[in-house]
Amino acid sequence: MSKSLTLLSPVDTVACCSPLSRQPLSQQQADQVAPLLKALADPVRLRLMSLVASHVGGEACVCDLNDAFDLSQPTISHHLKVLHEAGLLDREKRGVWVYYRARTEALTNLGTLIGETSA
Amino acid sequence: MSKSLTLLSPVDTVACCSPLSRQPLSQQQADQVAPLLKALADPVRLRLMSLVASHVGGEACVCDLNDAFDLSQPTISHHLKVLHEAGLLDREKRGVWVYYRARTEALTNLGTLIGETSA
DNA sequence: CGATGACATCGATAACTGTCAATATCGACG
DNA sequence: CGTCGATATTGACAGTTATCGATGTCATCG
Repeated sequence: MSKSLTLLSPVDTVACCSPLSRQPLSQQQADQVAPLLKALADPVRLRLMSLVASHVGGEACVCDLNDAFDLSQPTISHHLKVLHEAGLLDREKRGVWVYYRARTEALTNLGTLIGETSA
Repeated sequence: MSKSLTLLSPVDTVACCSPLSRQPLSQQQADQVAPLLKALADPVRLRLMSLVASHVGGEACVCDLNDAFDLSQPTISHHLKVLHEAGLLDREKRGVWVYYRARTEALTNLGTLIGETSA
């Protein structure tokens, strides 16, 4: 049984917070949102996220992602795992290859939480 | 009312990136954006940012911020410094008190970069 | 001037993070 | 079955970070 992370991931709880500038975030809310930002707060992971999210079909193969960086394969695998465990990337194994898919609604929610100022 | 930090801060360069999901972020872009996210990627700093941004007048006194946390004064001062150096908070000393003001346009740009999916 | 109070800086420490080489896992294929 | 190629995991190491107590700075007030 592949552990597909059906547990509560941080990403599930972000949608319920009003924007930063609207009212003070509670400690609980902050504790939920911070891991998501932490997962994104790395140049390599930002590029990985962007590569996957902007890729045709909304998904990308690890084999392609590895080539985009001057880093070792385990390092890329580690960063993908971080993004996956934060709930920002979905993981699917097809044959020998593994495909990651961006959870765009997670990005949308995060963007709204951070950037929205009026509603 | 001297403007501290008129130097280039990371926040100045975020507006020029198209959203994550639009096209792959370049390494340079990622290197510019990541520090901003890193500054926000901490529960205490998220709450600080939210407290200041949502405060009446758009600014808040350190004396008020300290009381909102169960942390030492140097620790809060440290987190405020991180947010300030990232370009997310402006700092102004008035008499004995120091006021921090949120750079809402920075938050808006960040939010757009992360969350925008269509344009 | 000396005291007080608000905030910043310093120095230390424990915990966390990014990276790699080595190794494991696991499908596909002959 | 045995090999190969694609990813993941492990273990180790260097660099970073969150936190605190102690101390410094600086404006205000008596």
